[in-house]
Amino acid sequence: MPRRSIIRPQGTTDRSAYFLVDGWLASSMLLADGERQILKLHLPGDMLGSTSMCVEDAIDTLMALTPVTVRKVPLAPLGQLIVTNPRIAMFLLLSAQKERVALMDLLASNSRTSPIARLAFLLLNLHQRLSIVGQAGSDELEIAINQEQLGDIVGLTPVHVNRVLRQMTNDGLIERHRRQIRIIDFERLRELSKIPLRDMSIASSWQHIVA
Amino acid sequence: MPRRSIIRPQGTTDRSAYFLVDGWLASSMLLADGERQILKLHLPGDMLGSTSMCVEDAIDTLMALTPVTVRKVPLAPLGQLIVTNPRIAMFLLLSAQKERVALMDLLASNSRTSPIARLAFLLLNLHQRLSIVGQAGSDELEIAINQEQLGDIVGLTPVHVNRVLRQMTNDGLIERHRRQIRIIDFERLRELSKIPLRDMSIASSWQHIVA
DNA sequence: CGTCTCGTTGACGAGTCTCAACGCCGGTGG
DNA sequence: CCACCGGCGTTGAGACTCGTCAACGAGACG
Repeated sequence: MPRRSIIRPQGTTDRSAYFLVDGWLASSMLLADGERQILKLHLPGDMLGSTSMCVEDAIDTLMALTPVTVRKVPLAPLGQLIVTNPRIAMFLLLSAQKERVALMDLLASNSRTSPIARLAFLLLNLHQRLSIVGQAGSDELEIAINQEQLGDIVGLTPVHVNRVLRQMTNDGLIERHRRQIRIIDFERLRELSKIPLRDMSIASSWQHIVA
Repeated sequence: MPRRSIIRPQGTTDRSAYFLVDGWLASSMLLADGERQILKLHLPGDMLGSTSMCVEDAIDTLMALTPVTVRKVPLAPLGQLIVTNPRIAMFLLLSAQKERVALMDLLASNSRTSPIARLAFLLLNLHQRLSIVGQAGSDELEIAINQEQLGDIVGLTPVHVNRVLRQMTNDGLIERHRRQIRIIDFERLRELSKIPLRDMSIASSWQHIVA
């Protein structure tokens, strides 16, 4: 599906889950006053939209940020799988818990830290996740979204995102060339970010179940 | 356990879950610079701490806001239950998804709305949840926490929480008497809050499985 | 070459934080 | 029974951050 296409708008009764094969995709929420909050940036390999299985209408809007390929996982068969296959049930439960942790980190970052700390956290976090799927160099990453969308993640206006990014380049933390970002000073970025990077691989206690 | 006692600090290897029988309890995160974010206010009947099952060390701190009674659910037996009992697996998965939705709402509220909108959302949300457990009147609720802790939820300083609450009383939205709050104008509060209240009962599609 | 998206910059003002002080109230110890 | 004390709510003054508004430039694309 092309860039900017809506895979599923919020409020519909389609509560299927989706598997993101390739491309970037945002899960976002449109507020009553027209503000938008991006809840999660999804990268290839992510499972999407499963939150809405607990309510009657879909909670979040799924929008393609780049051209994407997704695979739909309808609700009913998913339910069957969970009930009949304990491994899959455990895997889904662990995935949901990981997403909760990611949301908790973003909530804390956006609610209690300065703009520069929020962007530092976002950059480090994205670099870590992109590395895992082999889409980032050791110190480089390509951000597939514009500064307005960055603002929709960290809770800032696009103008201010721009100012903070500029400050980060001026301070020698990063280099930018269009949407290509090179991280110069990991050390100082980690100090700026008030949230630790976490190891989200499957905890060893559960290896024997889902393996 | 008495007020202010730490049921479980973040960073420890105790990743048990807990069941809150009575009292109020906060799940919070301490940031690198000493700031605190309350991730969730837990009321009687809530399941706590299960997020940390997906990592090696506990992510959040569980602290009693009032005297509480909790029941510990050790990790290993919980894992056994999930694998052997599909109903429980599905129930836990749905619970985790509900918590994700709650986090998404709070994230959007804190990141993209004004202080008064955040507090309006918090009050309506708390009133809804307290009503469910029979601890709120039709238009009254008792907040068991102080204004500093309110600030730790909505991402404001205690001073500013106070000013906004004062404004809400002056505007005839609420009445306050110590920590007792009477909601005068639900209609306007709902307009102020940019996040809808959600029906979090078990979606009908799953009734036949977990019932 | 024209248009559109997006990044960039400046000026200005509202909103929020910080710092500080004070008062109320309930609990505690003399 | 009373004086003190600590926690908490309240208020004011001032600084500074961040949002708003506006304009311009660079690059992509048809």
